[in-house]
Amino acid sequence: MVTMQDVAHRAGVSVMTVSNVVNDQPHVRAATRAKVLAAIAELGYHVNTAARSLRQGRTGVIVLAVPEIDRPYFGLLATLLIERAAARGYDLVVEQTAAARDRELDAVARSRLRSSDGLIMSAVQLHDDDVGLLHGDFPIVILGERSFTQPLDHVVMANEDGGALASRHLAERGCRRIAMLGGRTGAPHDDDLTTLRARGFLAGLVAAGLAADEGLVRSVALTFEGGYQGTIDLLAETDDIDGLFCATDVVAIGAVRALSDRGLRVPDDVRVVGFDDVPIASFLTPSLTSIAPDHAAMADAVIAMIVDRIEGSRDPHDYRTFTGAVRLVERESSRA
Amino acid sequence: MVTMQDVAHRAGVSVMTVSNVVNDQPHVRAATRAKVLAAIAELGYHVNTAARSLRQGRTGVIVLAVPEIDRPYFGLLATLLIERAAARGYDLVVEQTAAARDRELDAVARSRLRSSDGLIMSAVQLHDDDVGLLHGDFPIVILGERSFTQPLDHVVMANEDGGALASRHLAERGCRRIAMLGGRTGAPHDDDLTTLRARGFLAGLVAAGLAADEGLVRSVALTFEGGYQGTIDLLAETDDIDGLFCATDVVAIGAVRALSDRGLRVPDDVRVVGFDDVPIASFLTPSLTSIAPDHAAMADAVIAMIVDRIEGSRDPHDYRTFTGAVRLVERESSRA
DNA sequence: CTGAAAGCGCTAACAT
DNA sequence: ATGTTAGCGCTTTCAG
Repeated sequence: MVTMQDVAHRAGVSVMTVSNVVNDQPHVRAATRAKVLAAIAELGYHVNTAARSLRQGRTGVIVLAVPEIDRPYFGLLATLLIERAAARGYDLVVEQTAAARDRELDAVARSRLRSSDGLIMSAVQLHDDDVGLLHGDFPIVILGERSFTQPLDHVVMANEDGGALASRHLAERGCRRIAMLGGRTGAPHDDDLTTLRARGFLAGLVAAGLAADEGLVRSVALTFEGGYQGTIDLLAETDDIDGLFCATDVVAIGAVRALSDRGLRVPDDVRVVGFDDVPIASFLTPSLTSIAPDHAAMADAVIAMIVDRIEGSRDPHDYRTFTGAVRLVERESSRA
Repeated sequence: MVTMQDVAHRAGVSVMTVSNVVNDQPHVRAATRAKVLAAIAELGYHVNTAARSLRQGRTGVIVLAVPEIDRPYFGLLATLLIERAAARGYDLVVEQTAAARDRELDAVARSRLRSSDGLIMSAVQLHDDDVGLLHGDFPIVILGERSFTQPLDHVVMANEDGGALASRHLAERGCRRIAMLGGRTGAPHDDDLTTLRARGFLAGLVAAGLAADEGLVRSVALTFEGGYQGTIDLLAETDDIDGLFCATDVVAIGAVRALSDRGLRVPDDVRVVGFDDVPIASFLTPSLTSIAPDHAAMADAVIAMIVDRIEGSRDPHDYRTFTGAVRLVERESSRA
């Protein structure tokens, strides 16, 4: 391994001068800098980041903990965050929690995460009580829906608005029996994504003058399979559905497939609206109407929050929540 | 910050004992261990991984450099690799290279990557000449197709076999004018994925007794848009295509959409085969016939190669290539 | 503008 | 079974 010492010897200067060159410090003569850079190139030197981190007490790394990156939404999210983190001089490391509560806790406690400067946590299973663990001096931003009574930096999207947009849109397109897949009712004090989107969905129905039938809101796994099986089950019980709101695009894709397998045409027999507006939505047949969150604004907010926190440019007791706007993008799956 | 010193004081032992407890070393009495663990919990101690890395000369981190994780194939890949790396005691860090050659080179040279124990590189733009940079003592495994004359650890899939499976399958289903999207011809010495799949595709046509028309092999961006536009362009020139092989499922999804926009039915008018067998394939309408690589076996091979290399359990001059098998999964897009 | 010294927190090697 | 010492490679601090 080549060290700064080696470079210093080769260039005939001290280690400090090498360090100054490596870190672009101003007070180095051009000639000296050139000598050092030549020595670095000749020896193939690379700074040892472990040593640098140990000395500086910072790593330049932010961890993003998500349930699985193998989901269109998280892939998109990670892409945006990596780009923005890089712009602020940080590397982003992706950690998978598999949506398990202990893995999420682990993510907070794990040494490697502690060996980063901050944590962006897409927490789907953490409880309010767990959040105590998130406290202390370590910079953490929660991304996504949970009801936390504790003060926290938090970035969410307008889930209720999105749900309401979906049901009102379907009602406007003439639907009268509208179901929701991937929604949860009966947990008034829990504010996870499925509850919030369901709440907005029901409110939208009422606003459109339709009955808010909680029996038509079904909780399913937010996967292709969940959407597929949920639709099959729903159709087995009620055969007169003419509108379907799915809590995520992935669920919607499974649902559309199930509708087609049951001989129902989209949008002619059943109109469908998804949520997330993942890139594939416009290439499906039929293309998928979806609630589009402002991913870019949310990514900006997340990075700004965590970096400002890391760099100490924010009041330690000032916690913020940013809510990303949503809009409805109409495509064929709900068109007249 | 809490250090081992602090824990040692609190527990009334030496730092070495704390270190031994933290690292699960055997020679610690149960009572001592309990005292130490209690002190750790009380103080909220976490090992400083920078210090550990500096001391040990290893980081426990493997970097996976991919063009973009926001693509189904790479998402799937990352998920599998993360799991297997963890099983061998390594964390996997995902780095995006945006499929740019300088970014890929950068990925090799960058200090943070040098601050990992090894690099898994899904290299789409590196040239043979660049590979010199990959050499030296640093453990690197190349994942995916490039023609390298230099000795390297390399994991690929049977791309030519896959291409041949696709064209023979389409021929068996009665297609006579079969095109390929996302293939490249005329670069006999380049062995990237698009060239290999095209080569196999043409060979399969010949094997099936059909003419191998290179004019029907089109190079397109391996994206939804690439597949869409490529199909539109193709149909503008030739209107009698009855079979279409796409170099990736993503391209196929764009292509199916374009066919539908041009009033052609899949599979009735045009049969379509993709490549990668991404999870969404079976939920599309029509579901997508695809060449399915043995992702799991490839992930196993990659991790085994890199970890064995890192841990020095392989001859430094013994470089290997692993080729993952492929099979055809027939679904509606090509069914009779 | 450049250099010398100290020490970040941890663990390998060697005591005891 | 536990303790002592040294030093990993770097940068902060202070001198020149």
